[in-house]
Amino acid sequence: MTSKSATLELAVLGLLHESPLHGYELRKRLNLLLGWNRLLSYGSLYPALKRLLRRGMVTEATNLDPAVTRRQRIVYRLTPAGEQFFAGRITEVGPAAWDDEGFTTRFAFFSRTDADVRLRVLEGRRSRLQERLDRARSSRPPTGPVDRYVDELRRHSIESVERELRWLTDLIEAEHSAREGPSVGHTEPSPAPDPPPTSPTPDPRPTA
Amino acid sequence: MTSKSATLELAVLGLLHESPLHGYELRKRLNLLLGWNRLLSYGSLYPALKRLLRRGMVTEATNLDPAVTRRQRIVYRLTPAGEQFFAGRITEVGPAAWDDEGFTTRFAFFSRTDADVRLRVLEGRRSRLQERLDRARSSRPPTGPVDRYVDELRRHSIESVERELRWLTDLIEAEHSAREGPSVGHTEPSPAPDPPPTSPTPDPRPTA
DNA sequence: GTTAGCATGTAAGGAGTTACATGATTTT
DNA sequence: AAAATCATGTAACTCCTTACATGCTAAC
Repeated sequence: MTSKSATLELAVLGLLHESPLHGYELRKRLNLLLGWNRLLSYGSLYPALKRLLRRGMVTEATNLDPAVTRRQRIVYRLTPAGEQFFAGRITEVGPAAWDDEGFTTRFAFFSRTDADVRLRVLEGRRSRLQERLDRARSSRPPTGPVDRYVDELRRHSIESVERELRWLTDLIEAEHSAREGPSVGHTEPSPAPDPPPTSPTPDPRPTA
Repeated sequence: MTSKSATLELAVLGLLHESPLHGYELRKRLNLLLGWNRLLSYGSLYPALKRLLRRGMVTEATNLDPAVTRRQRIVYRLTPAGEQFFAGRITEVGPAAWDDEGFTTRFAFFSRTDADVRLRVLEGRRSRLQERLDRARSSRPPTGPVDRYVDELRRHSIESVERELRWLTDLIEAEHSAREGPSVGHTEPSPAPDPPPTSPTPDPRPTA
């Protein structure tokens, strides 16, 4: 259930949602869209496509459009089943949506996600990062003298997380105001006392 | 060779270099030291320890020190072979040393690395990130209107890379000056102090 | 023509995660 | 006593990466 690497498949379906594509092109777009550390290899993309095919999420069709190119390719197209599956997954709120890759993928397709799901994903991600920050901050090595480089690493990674937290907070705020005040000028006096500095942060509930 | 996941083993050896440890403790320290996205699971740590044991890099010893705790644990200790192996790996400069995990691990043990190796690792990492940045910058989706969220994601990840690039550049500069001027005043007249425009790849020039 | 890039795969091998199992010790 | 946390594993499953293999087409 919720295998972690459904991420790749989810991203593939998401891209195919916009238009049918062939593997080679798909790979390029995935590498851009998700800024994964390493480039996606064919050795993982093609098998993934085959898996999706077997499950009826996509259909294969050899290119029959010499008007555009004479080059032969296998074009993948999203099926209704695939569309439905995608919609379900993208809507799911849970751990899979908050880890690095999962979150990025969800975020990339936010335009097709309901506002409340967006908010829960953003908040879930935020609390996940907050935990990471708290853990990092509380790391005081009992061993005497601190290593210069270890310390530098620590500092930098703490700052990185803090930066991402600010980003998320801004996004969440933007989502809130977009929801309440698309027609600015009369809205209620903002009952939002929210962002408490450090918190265990209430998590939206895990996967169903 | 140079299997990519030698990273975990390398980190384990590095920690054991400081003092013998048992698995449970090792896991905690690894989770702090390397800020990996996910917490390291026992399911990968213990097998890794067994592998190292089989290869003679470490020795196992049941705790015999009731003075400290009555709790039974299996303490791992670095062998000379392990020490040698570690020294070799940490010195290796190459792709494995500049991807996300590999770099972090190398960096964490920089105190025990020669200055010139440090420099090459830092520079290798920098050019790797520069490539990533260039790729990200040149991503102009041919499809008409840009998606708001995709765009936001792109912006944020570009800025993240730029930030890390600046960090690396500062570190490299610091390494240079530490090398030339710890005892300022007498050695060679310091030929050409030109840190900025010197790199394998186009220079990190954030915020074009 | 020859090179470079497009395009699609497969096989071997290694690794990590989750979930499952168990039991001691310390704290409440 | 119960609960929490320390402590060590194993098994199934899935997946990814690397390296290998092939062939077409566009450009030089």
